[in-house]
Amino acid sequence: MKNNFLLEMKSRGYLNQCTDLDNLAQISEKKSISGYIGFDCTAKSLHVGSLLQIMILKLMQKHGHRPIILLGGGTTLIGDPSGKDATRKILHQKEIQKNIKSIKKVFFKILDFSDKKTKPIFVDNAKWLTKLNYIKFLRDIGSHFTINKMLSFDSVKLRLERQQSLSYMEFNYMILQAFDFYQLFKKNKCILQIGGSDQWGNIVNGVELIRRMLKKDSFGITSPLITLASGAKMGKTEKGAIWLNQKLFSPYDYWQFWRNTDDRDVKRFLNFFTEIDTLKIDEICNEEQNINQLKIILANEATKILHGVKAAKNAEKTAKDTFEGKGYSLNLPEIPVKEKEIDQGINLLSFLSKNKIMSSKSEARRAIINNGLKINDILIKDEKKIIIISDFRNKIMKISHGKKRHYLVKII
RNA sequence: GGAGGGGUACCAAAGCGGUCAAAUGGGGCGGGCUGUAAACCCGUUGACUUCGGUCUUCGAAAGUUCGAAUCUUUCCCCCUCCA
Repeated sequence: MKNNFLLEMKSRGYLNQCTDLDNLAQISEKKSISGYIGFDCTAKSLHVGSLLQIMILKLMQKHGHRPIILLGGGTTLIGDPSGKDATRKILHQKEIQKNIKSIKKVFFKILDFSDKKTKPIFVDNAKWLTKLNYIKFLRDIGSHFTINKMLSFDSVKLRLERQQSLSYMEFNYMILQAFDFYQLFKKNKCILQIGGSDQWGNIVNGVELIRRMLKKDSFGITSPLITLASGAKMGKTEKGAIWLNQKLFSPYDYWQFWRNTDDRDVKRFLNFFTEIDTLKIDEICNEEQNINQLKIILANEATKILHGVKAAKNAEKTAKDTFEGKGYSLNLPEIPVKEKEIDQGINLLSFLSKNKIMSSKSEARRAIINNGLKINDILIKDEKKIIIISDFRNKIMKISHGKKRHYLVKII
């Protein structure tokens, strides 16, 4: 196989399985192809768990192919049972549409929209799925699926084996996803679907549906499921999630996330989440003995892709100032206060909870009891502390929660 | 539709009349060690508090009781087996 796109997929570790690698290599070598990935729209933002998929889209562009981003307004209404223990909450269409709008922003940042040939296309399967006629769909599409086979797919099998309920609604998910691929194949000449390894079954169904309905070849690729060295899944849930949208997760926090990568994951992540040439990665990993230096490179490069060079540089500087120097970095999150308020004295506990530094006064109290709160690098022991004007130097006061979270309170 | 089992905090899971804001584990947060890593150790993990307590919480509602996560009734949801 000599195909730049697929070779790089492989060397970066993006490639897990492919339905027909040789044929796909031949076709994608000769011409520009379109490939799609579907994203779940249950939240306002995607998180790092989806980042690998986005990197694959980016890689497609690099090699002259066109990514199609399916934001599944239709399928999100149903909920993919793959890899899920329980039915997820059902969202309303309005909410999903709002999520889609928010999620799109990330793609505009990461992917390249300037080249006509590889400009990404957004599609929303709500457009066709919500209009389906049930009987017609059953006859045209449903007849191509056997229950026998559907029951054998992991997404279904695991749920049944674990004796967890699987609704008929969710059971239909794979058919809908197959239909999506079929639609995109017909309307957008999309011959490739990419997904996480848990999507294999769904993807194969699509490929088969296309073959049966149109007698045409299409392809599927899965990427490996990334687990951290610690064994945890990447991305996590709710509170610990590393969101890609800036509003939910700041560039500095994002940079920090990469900076704090487990030693054992660094090299893999350089390949996964940066655009540094793979050979170059081998080289720098061999040369650089200080793993922390590699983590900084990782943080810089990964942040650059999402938030841009400037934000990455700023984050690096902020980190340097806060962790290595004693000085106050100007890039820390700022909290404005009025001079008048300080003259009256501000209760520290209320201040902390009001400004979301802590989620409640109790939590703030606990942090103080546990020696976790500092003002201007001096440990606070008194939970009843009142903030006064002498706590400020040049109208600035630094509040630190633990070693890693710092805020600048500024008099305005 | 019938029979049985169950719904407890972020998650898993104990408790089955008072000593329960609820064991234990995971996760989170903080501290120690260190390298802003891992592993390990310690603390903490409902809210408010004048630090005495007060208020809300064990699927929902009503009730029994001096007192309920624990008992009763109704309702909702989930699971297993049978039809």
